[in-house]
Amino acid sequence: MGRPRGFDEATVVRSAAELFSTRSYDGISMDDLVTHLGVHRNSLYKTFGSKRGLYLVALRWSLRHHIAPLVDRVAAAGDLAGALRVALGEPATEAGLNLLLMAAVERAPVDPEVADELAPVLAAFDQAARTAAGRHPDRDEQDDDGVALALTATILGLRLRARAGTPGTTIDQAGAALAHRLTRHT
Amino acid sequence: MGRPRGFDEATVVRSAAELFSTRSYDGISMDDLVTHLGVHRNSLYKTFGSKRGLYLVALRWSLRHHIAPLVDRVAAAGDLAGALRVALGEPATEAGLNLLLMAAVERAPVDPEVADELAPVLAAFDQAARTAAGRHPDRDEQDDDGVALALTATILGLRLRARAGTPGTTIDQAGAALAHRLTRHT
DNA sequence: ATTAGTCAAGAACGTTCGTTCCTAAACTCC
DNA sequence: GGAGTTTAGGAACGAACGTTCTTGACTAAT
Repeated sequence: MGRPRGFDEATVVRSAAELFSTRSYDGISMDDLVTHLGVHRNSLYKTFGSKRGLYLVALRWSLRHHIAPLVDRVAAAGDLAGALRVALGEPATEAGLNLLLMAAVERAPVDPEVADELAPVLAAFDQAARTAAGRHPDRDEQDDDGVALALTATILGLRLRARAGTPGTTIDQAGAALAHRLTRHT
Repeated sequence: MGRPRGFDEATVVRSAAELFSTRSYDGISMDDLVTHLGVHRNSLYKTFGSKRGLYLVALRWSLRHHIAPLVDRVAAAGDLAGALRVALGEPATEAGLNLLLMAAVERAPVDPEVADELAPVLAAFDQAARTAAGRHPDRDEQDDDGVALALTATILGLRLRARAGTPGTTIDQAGAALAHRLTRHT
């Protein structure tokens, strides 16, 4: 009963995640959200409670629909070089990684709930990289774990470089070279 | 002539850089700066023009006094493993790297002047990593450049992980393992 | 001693922020 | 076809933002 809502909640969440991936949390106003999402203020507050509530929902959506599949593809990559190619190759995941980047840098330190959302995702990232790396009996196990952690860091770092303005060709070069090197020595 | 100023400009800039390294640009208000720096509003505006002006001066100060020396130590490290240890080992540079991190992620995309400040610094970082890696005649030159780029990305990525809440021991493990691996294959 | 110039202190400015209130419209159920 | 309920729309709220203005304190040169 009651008037039916004139918007699709899933669509709104997806659009919000996209918007939050372009600028910082504080850099996006409620007016921006209202304008960009085409949904009125009142509806947003009714549905998500607050700006932070909408942000958290959008973040969780992005982690689930963008990052989680990426993690799966990394795990299935076979080797570290493939994992790197998978993580950096797909432009569709750029928005998800950007949102993850900003959540980690500027939100997690001041919002414990954001930190709690990120921790398992980053751990899963590490685990996936670990899986992609495979076991090598002649190598120290801790060593492999550490390299997997470093791979996650490298993916995020390269994405950060791209966001900071480093040309895409340079990023691609770094990714390709690292993949090449990792492959040769694995 | 005139009343002498009751604060040291260099000290203020250093304190501002430290404060800006803890939270996002928008997350720090002018009141926060006035309180933390112990300098009055009017003096800050007289000296730096605006909040953004103070931020830019603080950013440049940090790049020059924290990042530039770090880049030099990376270049002098001798090999990639040493470069990684140098970059992650010193807690004194954490503030500088955090500020660099947030500047790259959230300011550079919306403030061209910040992007212009960061670009040469990141390029210098790459160059230093390139120097630390050294030349290996049996290896492709582009390959070495790419690995140097990746090292910069890894340093930033690991620093990001630390900021997002990943335990320090985990970060250290990743750094040590990567250093170990790089050393063995270099 | 007076004057001119700079700085400190704090009130106050107009805007913008996130949020809430109020009313009209649109639907289901009885 | 009212009654009841939920949404849409827009105005309006207090608070906080970056910035400016006004006043009084202080110092150096005249």
